[in-house]
Amino acid sequence: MKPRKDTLYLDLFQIIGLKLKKKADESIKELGLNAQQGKVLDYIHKNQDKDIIQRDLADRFHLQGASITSMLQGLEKKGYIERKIPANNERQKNIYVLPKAVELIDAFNESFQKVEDEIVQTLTEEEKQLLKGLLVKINERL
Amino acid sequence: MKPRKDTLYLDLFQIIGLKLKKKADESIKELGLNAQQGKVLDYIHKNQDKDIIQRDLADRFHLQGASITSMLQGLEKKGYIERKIPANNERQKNIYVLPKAVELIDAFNESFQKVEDEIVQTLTEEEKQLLKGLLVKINERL
DNA sequence: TATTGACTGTTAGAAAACTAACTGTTATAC
DNA sequence: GTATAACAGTTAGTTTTCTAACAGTCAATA
Repeated sequence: MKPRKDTLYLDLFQIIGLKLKKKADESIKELGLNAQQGKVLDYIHKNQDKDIIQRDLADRFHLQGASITSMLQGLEKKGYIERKIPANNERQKNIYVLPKAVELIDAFNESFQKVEDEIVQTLTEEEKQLLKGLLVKINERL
Repeated sequence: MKPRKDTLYLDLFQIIGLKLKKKADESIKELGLNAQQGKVLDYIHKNQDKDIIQRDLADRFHLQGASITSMLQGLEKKGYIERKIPANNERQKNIYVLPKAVELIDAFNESFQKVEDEIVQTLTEEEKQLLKGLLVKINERL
């Protein structure tokens, strides 16, 4: 019997990630956006005072610049954000959430929190801390 | 200070999943397919004797039926698989890998194994076992 | 200071997933 | 035994991501 080449961790991470994405999308679907858009709006809102530019979003969410452009164009068209070229650097665009988005952010977060709870619902406090440590360590090295 | 609503586990799973997907895609790109296609070919190959149908693939990989149709049409056109309607049920299609795919499967698996190793490279044997247990438990409940 | 290179964002076109509506087959229920 | 429901797969059209090529701006240097 030759050494079995399996990819248990890779498969588990892929499947769990996919299930979570679907749950998160489902949970805020009625608000007319998907989970990624919700996360981005929340992030912009939380960092409103830090002059966020598109590059920052691409880094934080591990998306290509072009994907951010397209997503923000959509959010701008729907009236959730505005983009302004700052005076000191005409290459960049600062992003600001508009009131229409602020209204929704609490609802987003509540929905995301429910999904978060589902992940760890069956774990003890000790297991949660262990998992957190392991995930952070893995994420740092990838 | 109001209770902080964060989604640490959700965010970590999303980001790790995304990073792994990119690494896996990158690692088999030169073979002309993406990681999902590689995983599917491997799965069909491993279950060659079990009369796999498209429905099984949709369940295993958490994809919609339509997505499987489209992926398999592509793999069939490229000569990696063939699909045959079984005598006992004309609704279904059994999937078989062709020699052209079998040649590649070992190379796929080696690449995936490298990504797998990256995930757990910094963990002790004890931590690996712990992580495995936690991931399996979480996956079962989602 | 003029050129070159790096940075930020956009466009165009492709890939991979989705949903909804559909065809045809098999199973169930009256 | 026929009508209905459930199932397997396909098609059409949309969304979200990607890559590659590009425009404009800023920084470095020679």
